[in-house]
Amino acid sequence: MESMIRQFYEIPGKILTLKPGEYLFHEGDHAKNFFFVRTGKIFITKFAESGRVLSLRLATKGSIIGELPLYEENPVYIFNAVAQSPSEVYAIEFPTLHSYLEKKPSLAINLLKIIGVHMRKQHSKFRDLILYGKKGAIFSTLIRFANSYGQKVDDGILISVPLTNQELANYSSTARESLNRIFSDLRRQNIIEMRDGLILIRDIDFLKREIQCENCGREICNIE
Amino acid sequence: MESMIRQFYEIPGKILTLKPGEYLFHEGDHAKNFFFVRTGKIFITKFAESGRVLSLRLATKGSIIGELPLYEENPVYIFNAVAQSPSEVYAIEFPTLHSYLEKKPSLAINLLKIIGVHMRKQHSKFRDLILYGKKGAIFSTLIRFANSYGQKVDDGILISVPLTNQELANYSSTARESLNRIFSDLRRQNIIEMRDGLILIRDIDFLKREIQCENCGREICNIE
DNA sequence: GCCCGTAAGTGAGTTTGGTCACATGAAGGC
DNA sequence: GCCTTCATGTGACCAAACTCACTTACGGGC
Repeated sequence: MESMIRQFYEIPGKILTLKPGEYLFHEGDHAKNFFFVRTGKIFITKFAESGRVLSLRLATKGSIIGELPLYEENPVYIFNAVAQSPSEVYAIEFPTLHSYLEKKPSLAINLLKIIGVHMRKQHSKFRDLILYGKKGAIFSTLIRFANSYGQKVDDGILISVPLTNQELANYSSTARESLNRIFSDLRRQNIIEMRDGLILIRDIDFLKREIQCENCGREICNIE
Repeated sequence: MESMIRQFYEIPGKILTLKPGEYLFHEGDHAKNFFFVRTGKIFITKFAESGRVLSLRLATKGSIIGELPLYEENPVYIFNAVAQSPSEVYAIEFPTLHSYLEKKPSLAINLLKIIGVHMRKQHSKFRDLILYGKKGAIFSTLIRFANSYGQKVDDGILISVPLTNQELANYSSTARESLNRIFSDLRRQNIIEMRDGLILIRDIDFLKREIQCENCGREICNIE
């Protein structure tokens, strides 16, 4: 994956820096650029009319962002991208990328590979959210965060990103209160525990069992 | 779109014919081929442990199938593909496709375009199913079928594919009975009507209004 | 230390949607 | 025609999840 991405940094582009809370783009904006995250973390979200927020990804080093409108006739972003922490992204303009893709077949093939992985991730998330109810959605979100941002400690896996219950609920398309109640249960059963404002997963296998985890691997089952 | 696909028929492959109900592949099968539908219609589905079925697409002429495992190290299909009507597909083996993609940059770019459209479709379906409840899921399914297989008649749009309530429920991740009740309502309100076993949509704008349709266009908002 | 704002926790009531059970209806085979 | 089969339609009940309202806990700023 690393080597595939390195190739893209040879394409001329700009480095943008973002402060926490700053938007890279909003849904509906005219889309000009394709981005690679260099450092930091970026939330990808979508708003519903009702005011609800659906969170889709937490992109980090090596993630691509804004690839969807690449070959659209009237390119528009369909998500929001907002920095969670101080971040740097590499922005390549679509026309520039187009011309490089035409010149270098290996670049186009790498992009195909990256987008393919990306699609499989979306499908697995889709499956978890649609097929196994709210518990499926919440447990799957926890497992994905553990795969992406989990640090092994002696009594479990510590998710190194500070997340509010509301944010986690947005990833699971659940009400905050529902998530909160499920968390209370998990704490009572000693499956999870809060430590310094972070989530410590003490028994990830319990979560996996409950949602018939297909064990699709860290490359797919993540939140990036 | 048409011209993009024509290029792929120059790649050596095999034509396969399928009878209604015959499987092109099952989820979990080792994946060898990438397919284009030449004629007929093919259901793309996924099974949940509980016995529930989630239907994702009804592919038709010009649709690609089985593109997800293209560059996987251990390629496996993650869906089922089963013929709804007598069908012909063009099968290209992954290694063959790989070598042609490497040789012809324009081919890789066309594939990128096709897959990009494909991803946007998935996202819009995701949105409809997650964000607007069961009514959102069902109305969106109707609109998509109308866009893909609808024929304008003087008093509405006739969906030319015979579909049982159970099949429609599978597309909407709903219980058959729930779909049935919502259909009864729609019939009472004169929004839809059954005609010769097919669905006639008399007021598609009602459906669009109810789910805050983004009017993303026929190219995206379809079921193919 | 004390506010104040934000997040977390929780109970009560309501809505939504799923399950079960069964009746009705339509189509094909013999 | 009549039987069988499969789809549709509908009521009753139950479970899941959302909403509303409120309390409690935590952390930073002054």
